[in-house]
Amino acid sequence: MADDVRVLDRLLEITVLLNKDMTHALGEIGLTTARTHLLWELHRLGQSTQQTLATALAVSARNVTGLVDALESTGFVSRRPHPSDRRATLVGLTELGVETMTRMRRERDQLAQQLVAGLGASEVERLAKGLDAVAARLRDLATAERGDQAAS
Amino acid sequence: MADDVRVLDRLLEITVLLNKDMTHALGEIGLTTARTHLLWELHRLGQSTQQTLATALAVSARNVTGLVDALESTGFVSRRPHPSDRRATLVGLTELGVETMTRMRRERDQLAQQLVAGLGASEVERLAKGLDAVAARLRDLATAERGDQAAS
DNA sequence: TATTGTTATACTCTATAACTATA
DNA sequence: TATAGTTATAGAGTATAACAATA
Repeated sequence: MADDVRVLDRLLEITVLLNKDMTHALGEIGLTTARTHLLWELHRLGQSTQQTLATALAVSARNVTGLVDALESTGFVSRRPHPSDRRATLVGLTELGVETMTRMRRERDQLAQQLVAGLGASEVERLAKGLDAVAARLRDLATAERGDQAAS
Repeated sequence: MADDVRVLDRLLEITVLLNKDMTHALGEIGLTTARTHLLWELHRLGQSTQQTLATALAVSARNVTGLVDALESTGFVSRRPHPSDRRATLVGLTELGVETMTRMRRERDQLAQQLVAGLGASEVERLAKGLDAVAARLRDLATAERGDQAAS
């Protein structure tokens, strides 16, 4: 098999395996990937309106309502009225939410180490650079597609 | 950022971008990732029972019924009775199904080339090897998890 | 008039359980 | 008794459209 196809094949395999690993781990603490994605953004952005979250997640406002409903009822986030805009709602991490994010960051670092266990430091660096290049190409392709769409 | 975390971060980003790219492309020909996954397996295995497909996709029998229903009504696969086991159904690619798979294989090869455009041949080879190692580690982790489960 | 979030509705993927027809 | 596939039911993620409250 040609090396370029091998790269894509491995990436697709890793996609599936990573997804399974994470879904499994999250299931044990009552989270799903979509909800966790929202938690990460909230952790990154700090307290935010649902609109902001919808934009950050590139997802519909309705979708955010559902995710926040679920996360609120399981105690990871809380809603409070926006102080100056009475249309808006501010969503923030609860204590449980913050703890969970802290633990997940640690687990992410652990997984990151495990993934490259057995590779030397210089190999890891090369791998990171290779993946940077691939990610950049993919971003370009996405941009080009959006351009096509706009033109049509 | 440490290189190991950089590797994981890039992999996660690539996962998302690849998924978007493929979902978008598939949407234009009336397919979804789940249905396409089934088509790939069918292409690989040849005509198969739904049981076989359920096992190959690691998914419930009910799920396969739904996917085959959808693919049949859109003309990508057809069902016919199993010649010797009257309980079973054989699913096969239609002409459209075969054409689609042929085209998709070509597009996959094209995408594979684009992803590593700008990298030299030896870099691509190194990248492939690095990803081989990462995929192997992930497979190990999945196996270890299954072992834990069995033990608990 | 535009924006925020919700209700209403719908589609896809997924699962388990019960059931039918066959082995 | 076990297996292949279906019907029934349910939950999660996603989308669009209509609507109420507010800007």
